Amino acid sequence: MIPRPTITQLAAQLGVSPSTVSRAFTRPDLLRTDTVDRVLAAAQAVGYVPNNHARALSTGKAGAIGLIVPDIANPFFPPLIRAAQNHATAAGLAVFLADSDENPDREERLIIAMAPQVEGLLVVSSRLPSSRLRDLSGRYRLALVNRDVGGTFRVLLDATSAIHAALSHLAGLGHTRIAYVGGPERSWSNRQRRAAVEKRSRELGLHFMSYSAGPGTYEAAKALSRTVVGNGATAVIAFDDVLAHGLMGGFAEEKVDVPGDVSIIGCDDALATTTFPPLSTISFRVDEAAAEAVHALTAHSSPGTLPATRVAFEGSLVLRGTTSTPRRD
Amino acid sequence: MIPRPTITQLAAQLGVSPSTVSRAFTRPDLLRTDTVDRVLAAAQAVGYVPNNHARALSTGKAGAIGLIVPDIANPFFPPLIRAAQNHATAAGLAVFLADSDENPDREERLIIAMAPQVEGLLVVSSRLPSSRLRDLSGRYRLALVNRDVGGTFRVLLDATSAIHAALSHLAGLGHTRIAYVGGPERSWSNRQRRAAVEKRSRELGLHFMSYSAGPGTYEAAKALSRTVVGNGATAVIAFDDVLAHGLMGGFAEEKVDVPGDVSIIGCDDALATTTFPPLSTISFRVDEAAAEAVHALTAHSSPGTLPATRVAFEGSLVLRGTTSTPRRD
DNA sequence: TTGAAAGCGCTAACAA
DNA sequence: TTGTTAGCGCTTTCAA
Repeated sequence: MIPRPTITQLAAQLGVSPSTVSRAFTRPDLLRTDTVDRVLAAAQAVGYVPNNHARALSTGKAGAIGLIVPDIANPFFPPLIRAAQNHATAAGLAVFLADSDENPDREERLIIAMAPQVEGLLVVSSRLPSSRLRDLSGRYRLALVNRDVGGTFRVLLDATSAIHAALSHLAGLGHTRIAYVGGPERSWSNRQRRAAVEKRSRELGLHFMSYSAGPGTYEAAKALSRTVVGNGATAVIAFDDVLAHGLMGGFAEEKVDVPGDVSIIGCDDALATTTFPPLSTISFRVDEAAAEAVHALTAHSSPGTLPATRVAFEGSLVLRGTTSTPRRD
Repeated sequence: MIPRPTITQLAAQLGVSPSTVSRAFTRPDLLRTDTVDRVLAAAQAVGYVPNNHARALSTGKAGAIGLIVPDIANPFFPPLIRAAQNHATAAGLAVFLADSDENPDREERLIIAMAPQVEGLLVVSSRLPSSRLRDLSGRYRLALVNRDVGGTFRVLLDATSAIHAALSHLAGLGHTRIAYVGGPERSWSNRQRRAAVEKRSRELGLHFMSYSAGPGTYEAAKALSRTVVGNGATAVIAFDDVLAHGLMGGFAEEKVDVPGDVSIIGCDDALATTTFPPLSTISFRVDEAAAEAVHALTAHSSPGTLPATRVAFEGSLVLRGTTSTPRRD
C-alpha cells in the first residue's frame, strides 16, 4: 500500500500553499484556471486523493449517508438500494448500508451508531414502533421510506389505489371470495395493504379473508396455500411478490392451477416475469422514491432534522398471467 | 438534531482530562474501573458518541471496510453481503457497499475512490482483467472473492469437485448429452465452471455443448431454453441458479417437462426451494468464505497489502427435484 | 488570486 | 492512574 500523499506534500512539491491545493478541489472558482490545472495535474500524477476523514472533521460534513433495510435478501430492496446508491453518488456521497435483520432493537442500535457518522439516514421499511421512530426522527436526520409516521420526513409507496384497481379487476372477472396473505406484522406496508384490501372488498361486496405468513418468507406463504384455497378463496392478494411466489409454489405442488383455480396478485414487482405463469403484481416507482429521500437528505437547506413531510407515490396494477375468471363450481 | 457533545466537553463536565475520557472508550484497562464507569455513565447521560472521523484521522484506521459486488440484485450476493456485514460488525467495523453494475471501469473507479477511506476492500466476483486486479492489489489492501489471480489475496468458491459429482450423477442416470449454460464472460466462476463441466464430460465420455446467456440474466437464459433442448441436450448445468431458473421458465412455457424431458442443475443455491420442482444445485459455504475474507482484512498483523494467498472452499452437490433419468427416444 | 494560521475531535507519546 | 501536548489532513477565515 503506497503511502498516500497529503495536501501539504503536494503543496510543497508545487511550491504553493496547502490552501491553494485545497481550493483547487473545493473552490476552483477562487483560483486562476491555470493554477487549478497545475494542481490537478500534479495531484493526478502523484495519485493524491483527498482524505475524507480529515475533510469531514474539518467541515462537519460526513460525505456519506446511511441506508438501513430490514432484509437485504428480499428482492424488493436491492433495486431500492441501487437507486439510493446512484443518487447519492451523483450528489458526491458514499453510502453505508446496514441490514437490521428484521430486528427492531438492532435497527435502533444501527440508527444510533450510524447517525453521527453520516449526513443523514435512509430508513427503509422500519420495524420500529412509531413512537420510537418519531423520537429518533427528532434527534437525527432521518428520511423514512415506507413508514407513515406523523411529524417525520417520509416517502411512501402507496398501494391503495392499485389495490382498488386490483379488486375491481378481480370483481369484474367474477371473483367473490378474496384472501389477503400478509407479511411481517411490523411492516407498515403490510398493515396498509391489508386494510386497503379489506376496505375495498367490503365496498365491492366481496367476501374478505385475512391470513398472515408470519415472517413473510416464501416458505411461510407456501405453507399457507392449502388453507387459503381450502377456505374457498378464488383470488388472493399477497403482501409482496415473495409471498405470492410462495403461494404459487404451494399451489403447484397441490396441483391447484394458477390462474385456472385461483388468481394471484402480488406486490412490489420484484420478480419481473420470472414466475410461471408470470405474476400479476403492483409496481412502484422505487427509483423515484429513493431519489426523493436521498434528495431530502442531501439538500443542505436545513442542517438539522428534516421537516415533517409526507410524500406518497402511487403504485400501479400490472396484469400479467396470474388472474382469470374463477372456476365455476 | 441535537449538537453532539465532544470529548473535551464531556471531560470538562466531569473534571477530568480529555485523554481520560478517550481511554475510557479505547483503553479502559489503563484506568481505574470506577473512573471508567463514571465516564461511561456520563457519556451515556449526555449522549456522547465518539466522532469516527476524528478518530480515523488521529489513528489512521478508518473503522470501516468496503465491499464491492457486480450486481446486488443477483440473489447470490445478499447472503454474502450479510455475512460480511456481520463479521465486520463483530470486528467493530462498518461496511461501505458499492455495486459496480457489472461495469469494469466503474469497478476500478470504485476501488480507487473507496480504498483510501477504508481499512480494506472486499472485491467480490470482480469483472476486471487479471492484470488490473494484480496491479490494484499491489497498491491497495484488497481481498478478492471468487477471482483467482496469482499474487493476490483471494478466497474462492470452487465448484470443480461438485461439478464432477453432478456429472457423475447425471451419467449414472443415463444422460449422455450435457449442456453448460454460461453467465457473464468476465466472471471467473463462469469460466471455471464451464471448464470443469467440459473437462469432466470428456472424461466421462459425454457429449458436451456450451452456451452463453450473455448478460447472465433470467431472460437471457429463458431465451436459450429452446435451443438447448433443440440440440438434443437431456441435461443442463447452468452457471448459476438464476440461469437455471430462467431455463426452467422457458421449458415451462414450451411444455418441456423438468426433469422428465430435461434435467437441470444450478449453482450457488441462491433460490433455496422456491422453484417448482425444487432446483438441484451446488451449494457453497458463503458465510465461511466471507468470514475468511473479512478476517484477512481486519487482522492487523500486516498494515499494508495482503499477502498472496489462495483459500478455496469446495461446493457440494444438493439434489432436489430437477434431475432424473432421460426420456428414451 | 494566494498565503498564514487556527481549529475540527480525537489519540498517543511523554510526563507526572 | 491520570494529565499535557502535539499532531492527524483538511478547510476556512483573515490578511496580503
